[in-house]
Amino acid sequence: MDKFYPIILNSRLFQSLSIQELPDLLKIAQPQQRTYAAGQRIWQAGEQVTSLGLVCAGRVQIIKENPQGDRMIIATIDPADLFGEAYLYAGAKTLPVSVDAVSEATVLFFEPEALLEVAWMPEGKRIIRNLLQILSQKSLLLNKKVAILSQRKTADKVLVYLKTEAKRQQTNPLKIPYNRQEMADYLGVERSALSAALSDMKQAGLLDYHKNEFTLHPFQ
Amino acid sequence: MDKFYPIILNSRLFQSLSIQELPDLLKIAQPQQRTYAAGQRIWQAGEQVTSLGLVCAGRVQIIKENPQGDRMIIATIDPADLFGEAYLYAGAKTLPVSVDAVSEATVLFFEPEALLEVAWMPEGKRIIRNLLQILSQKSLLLNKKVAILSQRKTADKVLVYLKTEAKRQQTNPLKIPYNRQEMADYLGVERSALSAALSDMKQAGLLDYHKNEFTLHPFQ
DNA sequence: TCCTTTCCGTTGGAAATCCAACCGCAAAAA
DNA sequence: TTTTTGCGGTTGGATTTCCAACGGAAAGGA
Repeated sequence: MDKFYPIILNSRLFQSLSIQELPDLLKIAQPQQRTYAAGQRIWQAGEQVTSLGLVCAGRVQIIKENPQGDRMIIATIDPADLFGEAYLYAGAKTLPVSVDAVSEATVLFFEPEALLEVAWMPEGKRIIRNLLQILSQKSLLLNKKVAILSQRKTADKVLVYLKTEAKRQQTNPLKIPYNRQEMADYLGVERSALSAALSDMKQAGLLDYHKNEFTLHPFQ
Repeated sequence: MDKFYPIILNSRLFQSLSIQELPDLLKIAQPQQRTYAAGQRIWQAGEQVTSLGLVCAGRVQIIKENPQGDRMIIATIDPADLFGEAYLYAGAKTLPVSVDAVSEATVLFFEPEALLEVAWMPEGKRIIRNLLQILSQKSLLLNKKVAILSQRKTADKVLVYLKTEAKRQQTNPLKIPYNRQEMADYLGVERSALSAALSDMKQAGLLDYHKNEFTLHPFQ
């Protein structure tokens, strides 16, 4: 497991810890290390899980499958990223999504009881705090998304999204991490409707944009 | 503060603790007790807060105000309920909503550093675990809401909502805690559109309902 | 260079929702 | 009892989005 120490320290769960503190903490937390072949299923939708996954090598994806068999990629998890964090302490809840290894992947699984034990160590506090921060920021992110999706009209979704992004990034003009299709997916609308709304708003002088760089104009 | 002990023990943060353990834990966590007059503002949208509120007496409301001055009630917080839990450990983030006391209200405010100190006590572990559970379940709840709001058509929103509710409640027929208007607000559609979709689906044999009691029919 | 691919804006008809209004029923109030 | 109020279903025109398709511009590959 030693060779993954740099990756582990890079994760949001272990950030701001030193490599000297890590072995003792891992001895307490006792994560299970598992390796999966490319394409292998890690978690199946419908299972009840209460563990947190830390990807040490390879790449895994969160997949939503509907009864018709369509596969939709919800998220891609790279080394040092986490998954399942909301299920660790929520009690046994059924997963609405599946998790697949897209390449050969090594994952560390943490269990709720053992992970809490690290709080007895002075440096363990840091881990608990990191975990609380991860969950809090996840809630705020989802809250933001709900605020966007609650808007009935495409133009309003765009404005709510760009305004919160501008506040978060503290820049104007601002760059967003999506192309048009991805932005439309995030806002929950068709790409054509998004493009149409954007050109209407540019016409109306509300904003300006080129590609993924947007400028919000003040006043209404 | 003693007279609020039963309320505090009833909160999700302190649940499954005994009244004997409480005084020592509160001495460490050092919450600030504040009392507000009816109508008084507790937090103003735009402020940066990093504390958790526990309502001990009275009632407070989460309010969303738009530039035009319309007030929208996001949530009503009764004694033993919490607010601000997602802001405690998220770093200083600006509030998108305001919090008002609707009646004379007494609130305990916990700060992030002091609250973490309770983890040194054996019973303090329970509090940390409760907090992790609160944040996790909040994320799952928001996830569910995003799944609903992401549906483009009213009928699909209804189906996603009822199916997850049926799974959660483990009952069919199931009762929901909303009337039509509240259900429409939750799903992000007009009440008329919801009523129309519901009667279409009843016509099609997908489900049955009277008032707020719904029966899902299997097969498609 | 040419060809292929990707991205983005546009368009038009079909479909769905919004919005305001009206109605009937049932529970609550007088 | 009668009256009032709240809730839920329905309706129709205006508005908006969806959906599929097309075309141009830019980037990448052969």
